[in-house]
Amino acid sequence: MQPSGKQLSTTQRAVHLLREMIFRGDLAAGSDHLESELAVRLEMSRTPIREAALTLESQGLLELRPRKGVRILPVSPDDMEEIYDVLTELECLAARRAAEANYSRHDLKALAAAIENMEHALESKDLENWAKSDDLFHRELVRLGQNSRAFSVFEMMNDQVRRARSVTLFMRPLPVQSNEDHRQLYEAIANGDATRAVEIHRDHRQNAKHMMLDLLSKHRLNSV
Amino acid sequence: MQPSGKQLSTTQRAVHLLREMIFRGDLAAGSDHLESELAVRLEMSRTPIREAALTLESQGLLELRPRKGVRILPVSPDDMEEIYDVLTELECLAARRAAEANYSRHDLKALAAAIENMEHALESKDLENWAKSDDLFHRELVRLGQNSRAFSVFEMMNDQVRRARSVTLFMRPLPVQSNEDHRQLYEAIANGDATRAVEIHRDHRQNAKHMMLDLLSKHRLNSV
DNA sequence: GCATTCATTTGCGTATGCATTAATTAATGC
DNA sequence: GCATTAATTAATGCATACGCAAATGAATGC
Repeated sequence: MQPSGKQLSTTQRAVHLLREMIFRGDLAAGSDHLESELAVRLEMSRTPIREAALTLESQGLLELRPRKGVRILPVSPDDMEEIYDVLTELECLAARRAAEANYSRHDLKALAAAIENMEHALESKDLENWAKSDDLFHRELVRLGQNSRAFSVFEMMNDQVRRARSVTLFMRPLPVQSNEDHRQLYEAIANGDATRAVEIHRDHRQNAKHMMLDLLSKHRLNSV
Repeated sequence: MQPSGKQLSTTQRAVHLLREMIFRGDLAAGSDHLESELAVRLEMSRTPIREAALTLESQGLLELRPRKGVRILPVSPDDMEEIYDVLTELECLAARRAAEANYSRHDLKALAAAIENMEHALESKDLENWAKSDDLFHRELVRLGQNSRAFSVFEMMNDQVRRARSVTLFMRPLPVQSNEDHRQLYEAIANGDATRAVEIHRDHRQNAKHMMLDLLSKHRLNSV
């Protein structure tokens, strides 16, 4: 993700590895794992495992429970609603600030590129790639908002819904409206229309939330 | 803060102690401290210090820099602006949700009590107590928003401005408008008027931000 | 006198060890 | 046969140990 010519510490590797194991469902939501067991699995001592677990705990991905090991936190529909609500606010803040920032089209080219990719992916019905570009679009939007704290909270929350989104990706209708929304948001930002940018994006996000909650409820997924 | 009949672990104590030392300026903003030095000071081994530092790092209060020790993060005016912007969004979300929640006056009594305390404190020009009640009001507001994630991010950000607020408390004019705003917000919430609640509170928060930034700039405080 | 290289120190990252205490199982009494 | 309590196990929380790499200072060459 980052260029990183630097070589990571064992603890940092543990953080990365654990994250991946969580996202790919290798460590299932709701499952418990002893520190020592994870240490064996990742071929390192308990110390970096513990430090990594502490970090991931403060990011809301897992929980350290004395004598029970680390518990991978399941995300319930209620959790999902909380997360989407926070994401909505932070992204709307970013949209407003981005619109106010008088960015040139050149500054916005990463945003535009993400939109293009989404459109291509949609044409070829390549949902995986669509999702990846969608993610990139949102991340780029928040980056343009120029608020590093909002950005890092955004990333935390985004991580927590990643699993849910990948599970529901193939249950939902083709995201044509989504692409349309993004294009409109892009225009609003490019035109410096902050009010409209927020308006569009808030709707967009709330729709995404309801879509997700409907899917979860329809498919009886009460935790992912 | 919490009732806590439970007895804390050494690591938890370290977190508490370090927080307090930071807030009371005992560990100055921008200063560096070796892990071993802090271990001696708090009369524990490096391990709990390290774990606590990791936790506080992920909460944005300090930074672990290899060979340089832990650095207490100074908060610049730009940081302050970021933080206030995030707080504004999260509190406004809470205000909206609280207004939509159809709370009874009884449910809102903690909020009302905080307002009363602020008014009494203001009459007797007891700024310390006013600040404490103000803090309580905001915390209670966010709690009423019923979003645990928003709440915990709120607390993190709130921690980071605490020092700045205590420094500027005696530089600012008497917060009469502030009290008025709070009362209006209370009424909007009690009446279930979400739109108005957000409107009032957004203004309130943006005013607070500008007040703070003006004070910092006027007094040449470019980090606290 | 300045720079460059080598030696020394020192703080951190990680591993390991140990005591505490929760959980589990065995044992005893009724 | 059930419940209550004692004994055992085992995982954590914390302390300690150690090697490495960065920073500091000494020494040598120019």
